[in-house]
Amino acid sequence: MTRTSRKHQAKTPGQAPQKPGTRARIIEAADRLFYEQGYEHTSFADIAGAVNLSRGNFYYHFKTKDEILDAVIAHRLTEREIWLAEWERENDDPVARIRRFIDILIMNRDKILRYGCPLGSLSTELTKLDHPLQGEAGKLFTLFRTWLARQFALAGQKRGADRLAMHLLALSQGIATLANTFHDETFIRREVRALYTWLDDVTGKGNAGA
Amino acid sequence: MTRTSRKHQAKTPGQAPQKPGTRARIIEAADRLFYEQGYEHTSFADIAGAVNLSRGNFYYHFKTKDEILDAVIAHRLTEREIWLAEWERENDDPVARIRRFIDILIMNRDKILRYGCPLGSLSTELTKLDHPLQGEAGKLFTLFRTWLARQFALAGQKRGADRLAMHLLALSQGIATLANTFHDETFIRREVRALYTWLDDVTGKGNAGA
DNA sequence: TTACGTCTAGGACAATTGTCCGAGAAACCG
DNA sequence: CGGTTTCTCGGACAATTGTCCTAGACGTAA
Repeated sequence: MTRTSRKHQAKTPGQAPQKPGTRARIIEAADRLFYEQGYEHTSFADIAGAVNLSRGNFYYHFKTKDEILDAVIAHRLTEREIWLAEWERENDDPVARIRRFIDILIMNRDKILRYGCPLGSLSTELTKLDHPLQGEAGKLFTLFRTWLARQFALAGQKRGADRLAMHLLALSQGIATLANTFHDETFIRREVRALYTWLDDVTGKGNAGA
Repeated sequence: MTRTSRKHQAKTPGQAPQKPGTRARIIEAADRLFYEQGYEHTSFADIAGAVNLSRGNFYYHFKTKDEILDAVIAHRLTEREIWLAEWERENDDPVARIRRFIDILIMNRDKILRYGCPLGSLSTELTKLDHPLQGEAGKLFTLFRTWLARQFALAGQKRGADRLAMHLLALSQGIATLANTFHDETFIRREVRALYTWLDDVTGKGNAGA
């Protein structure tokens, strides 16, 4: 992950980040706007307006737009890592953990209906822009991929763990995209139910599949 | 579908479209560029350059960028309608027809790896732009949705025809997105094989499921 | 107070955007 | 041939873009 270094960082090292609020507020606003409007379609002025800053001041915190994107991706990564850690702490059963992943579709259904999947839409956009941070955005998927594969392995599916993880990722991704296109919440709920049964099937609930 | 009217159309009605080549070439170039680079990221200058026209001349054929997009979507629609008609003509078996749909993932794998799904990425982008032609782009999905549902119904799955169609659409969509993100052709082939067996299962090959 | 590092505002800058015009070439028809 | 429509060119236009600079406000420490 490329580090988004603060501009005038560490003149006096070991010191707490000065004015810690502003930078975080910028990243959060950019995160939301990139999701809702897309990366390219979101301008410096949009973000500056969202946090009530002048465009000029903006440059003090981030020199380029790519730098903001990099920070946003890093922010999303740590956020998701926290989710995964929580799910592991809350549940010992790997199947229950995977169910928590599936539940994202339900919990975020309103935003999904309006803006689609935050990971997929960003990755797709960066691909089309041929943007150098494509790989960074891909790490968001890799994070879930390896975590899901680990859970599948714990559930006894050592052999096809990564295969199952990718399948689940793909289907979730497609569900979000189609739900967004058709603005159909019922579709999400139906597919989530189907995913639950699929999960029980492949993890061998009742017929010991390892 | 909103009609993309030619500018100086039908001064003398019933006459063949003047200079039929240019307009079609513009639409084809825009179609390709919108797929490869995205709609917003493709400029008038890009399209004009691709067909060796001056930007000024461009305005003669299309007054706004949205007009081009509308024409491109209409073009994609008729193109896909032709596909579907061909698949129906080539095969009497609805299951074999559905397999032809799945085969798109294989036949277009190179472009999918590089640019993702043309339908999904466009629909997602227009959503984020809050573009008035979102609905038009959605018709591309609707076209496949109703056609697939009809084939599933013909295959004996009257009850869950639309459900199966949507599921297949979603999975195809997700496969394209993830294959694009990870640039993984093996993943496409593996998921297509899985789709083949799924198709046989749900259409009751060997165990009469109606 | 003075001095300094941190933060901010406002605007300049070149480049690109979508849009639009007017002059003229090319093609067709009488 | 002349006349009219169809098409093309080059450039103008205002607006917006990402980027960057400078002057100054704010706070803290000596």
